[in-house]
Amino acid sequence: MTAPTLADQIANRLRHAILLGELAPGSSVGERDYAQKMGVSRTPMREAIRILAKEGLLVLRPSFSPVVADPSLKQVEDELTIIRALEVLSGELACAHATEAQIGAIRALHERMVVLAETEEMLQFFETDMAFHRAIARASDNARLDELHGQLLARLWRVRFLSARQAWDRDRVLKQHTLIVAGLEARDADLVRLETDSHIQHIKRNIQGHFRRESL
Amino acid sequence: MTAPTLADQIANRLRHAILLGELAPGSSVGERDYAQKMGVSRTPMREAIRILAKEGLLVLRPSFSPVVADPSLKQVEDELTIIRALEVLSGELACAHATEAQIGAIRALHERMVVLAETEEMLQFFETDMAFHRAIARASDNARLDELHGQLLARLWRVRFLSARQAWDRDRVLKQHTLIVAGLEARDADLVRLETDSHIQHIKRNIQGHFRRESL
DNA sequence: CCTCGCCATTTGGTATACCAAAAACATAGC
DNA sequence: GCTATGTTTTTGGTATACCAAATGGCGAGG
Repeated sequence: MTAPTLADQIANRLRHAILLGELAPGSSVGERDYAQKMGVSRTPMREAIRILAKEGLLVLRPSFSPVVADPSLKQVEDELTIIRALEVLSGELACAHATEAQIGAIRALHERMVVLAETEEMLQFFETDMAFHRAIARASDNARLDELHGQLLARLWRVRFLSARQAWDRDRVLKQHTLIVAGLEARDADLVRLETDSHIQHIKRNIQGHFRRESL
Repeated sequence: MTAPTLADQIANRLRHAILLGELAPGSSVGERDYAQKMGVSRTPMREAIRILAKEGLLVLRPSFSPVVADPSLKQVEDELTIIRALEVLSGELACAHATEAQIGAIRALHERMVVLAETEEMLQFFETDMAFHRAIARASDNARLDELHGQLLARLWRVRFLSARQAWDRDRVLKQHTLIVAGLEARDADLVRLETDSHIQHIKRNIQGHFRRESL
């Protein structure tokens, strides 16, 4: 039973489809439909749906088929507010508890981003960005914080990806990441806190701009 | 389908049993056993187990029956660290966004605690304490924050209940709550942040003491 | 007496059949 | 032509049967 359960596999496939936009927000995901569509029975599909619902990618409504979540700007802002608090906390804790190896890994991810920024590998750049922040959370030596942070990031994956398409933003991201890495290496909690906070604030503004643009 | 599903009902019953200590940490909760024990089939029981697992009250292990969680001191501390960050954030946001009615409700809960402190209604005192903190989170005008905070509190319900049995602690709790209420009414984010932080730190020390006492 | 391996039992995972409620549609009455 | 109502269909919820894997006991062999 070490193999991932069918429900997990399906959840993963569905998650990918949702994040990549193959399943548009608002699409309904009926148990029967998708169970057949993916060649499994309703039981694991049902479980997969519950998993994604808990993650916030699907919303369940009584008497209706589950629907791909379509978060409002306020919801995204609220979530980012929480992420900001958790990342600031992660940074502080990482300054105190991170091993040198962990900080090295963070720096490595940062340097990978610098390289990727030159190319047109948008997706890889973005995923490395996510990995960078995940690595900081992991270095907090607080497993639950890491887990929670991952959940929140996952939920915002798509909207962040869409809003991060502006290439002009990359320089700012890299500059801020540089400062965060420097802060971690110097174990300077104040610097990390400050830069992390500002970093997320900028992301929030970016997303606000994305929503504004989208609602034309 | 407005009625709560069987799975939810069972999850609630199990949750109660766990929090009240009727199901000792470490007890195994087999699907078949408990499905029969509670007079339902495996399907809703299975779902209930997943729900409680997501909440952290049960832990799932491949090839084994689920088991009632038995968090280590470090895990509890880690969780409290997160709760502290979220409650501080809640307090700040509440200062900015809470309606007068919400602050009134918070004060009312506080005053109810003052009354209950005189009696021996330990459980009610404790539940009002939880409600007090939940109310602040609700006043943050950030639904997701409220939800997350509730989840984290729920997970620590039992250990906090056990560690809060010391009556000598009530005065300190009430005093700190008084300051927090004052801070909210004055919309003084700094005061709220400070007192909330200190409040949770004290709770953490209490729990540390509880663990020390327990491990005799 | 100890150890290694096999088998039975128990576990969770999956498929499927059935049910009740609610939504959608069509039809009849106004 | 519109509304109200009854029927049909689709939905999720539940029960149950079956499967494969892992555990733990039991027995044979050392």
